[in-house]
Amino acid sequence: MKKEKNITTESTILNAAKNIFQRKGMDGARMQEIADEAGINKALLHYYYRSKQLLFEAVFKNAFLLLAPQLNKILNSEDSLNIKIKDFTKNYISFIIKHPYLPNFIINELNRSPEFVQKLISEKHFPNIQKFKDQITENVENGKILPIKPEHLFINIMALNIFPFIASPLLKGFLKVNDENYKQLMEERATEVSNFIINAIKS
Amino acid sequence: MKKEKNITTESTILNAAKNIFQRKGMDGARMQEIADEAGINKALLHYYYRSKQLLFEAVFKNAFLLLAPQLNKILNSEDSLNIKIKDFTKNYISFIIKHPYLPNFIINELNRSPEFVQKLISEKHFPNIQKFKDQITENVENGKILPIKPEHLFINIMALNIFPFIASPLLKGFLKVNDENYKQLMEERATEVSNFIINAIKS
DNA sequence: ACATTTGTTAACCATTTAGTTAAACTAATT
DNA sequence: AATTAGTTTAACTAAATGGTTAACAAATGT
Repeated sequence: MKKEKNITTESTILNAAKNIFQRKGMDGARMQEIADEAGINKALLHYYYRSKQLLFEAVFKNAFLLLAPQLNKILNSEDSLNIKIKDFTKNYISFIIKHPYLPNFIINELNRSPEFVQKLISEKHFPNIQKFKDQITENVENGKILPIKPEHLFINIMALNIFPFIASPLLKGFLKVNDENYKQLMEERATEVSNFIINAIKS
Repeated sequence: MKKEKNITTESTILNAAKNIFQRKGMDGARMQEIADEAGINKALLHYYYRSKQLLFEAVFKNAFLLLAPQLNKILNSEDSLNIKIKDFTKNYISFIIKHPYLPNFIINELNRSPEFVQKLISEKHFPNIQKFKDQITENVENGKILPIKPEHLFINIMALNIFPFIASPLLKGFLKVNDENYKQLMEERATEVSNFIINAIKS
């Protein structure tokens, strides 16, 4: 048995599927296109992953599990709130620049089938934000930051970091900037966003 | 000719198409499903709109032109920056609560075909943010707000307002809240977000 | 009244698509 | 060399899908 070749083909397929699914979504992707991208026969996709749905789920979980530890690591660290916000912003933006299709893919497919979130929550790597929430509450009680519900601050951090990547075609249109200039704006945001947030909650 | 009936059928179709396209996207939508939703024969869709692509574009432009004036009205008003931020946040969030699928639909389809933005820009109702940018520059120069590039402030305002609606399934999962509680959070944000922004730029 | 234009439908068509099958191939095992 | 388990392919199938056609119905102009 060629165990090694087995793994290579399987991961070649997964990688090709990732490229196609993340660019075109579940509905827009074609099994034939994924096979072409992987340089193999369409029947092999089914041999390894049975159906489009299962292949899609493999890609989706893979993508999500790439993103989740990024969140977890920072949210559950022992650092101060300010450091966390700075670290998160810096790491997240440089992470997404490497995986530009990822946030839109995840958000979009979760909108298509919101019940899928339930499956994800039960995975052991699903981000837990309890510690982060406690930390915010504590900072508010000590008067270190202005009163704000932890939920809102969390949403704001996510929004400021993720949205510009999801909405890039729209924002490029509004701002009348080209790809090059937009990319530069995104790089500026690695520090810009954390300053903005820290200012907003500074008491 | 039954001009009235004509218009009714045409708009019935457009409305049905809106419902289906905004929930399922271009690729996920089926012409038969749209016909069923409109309560008419599938051939009628083609009679009025020729092809799926043209029907989709009609829906898309319609959706966009519903949203654009909201932006324009506020961005080009004579109010102070603070008032603008407050107005925009309040109006926008209540607008989106009425049209929950709209932002995700627009952003998603623009990601699917980013070149479509060019077509939109040439439409006369496309939002122009020049005046808003000038206003920010002026406020920075007068020392009324902290130094910030107009582009970043604009992106931040959009992000904080729009993102929570686009990413709601994901955020509900992270925050472990149900639909009811999430809706309440969104209502709080009508004031929460503008306070946050104003604090962030206050000098 | 009746001819013409406009609106609507059922049946149909060509193509695309996910999935299947059976046979060929490969490489390790006996 | 024969067997066997696993891998890969070409050809096929059934269902779905966007779009068309031809016939029928309703409104309108003359």
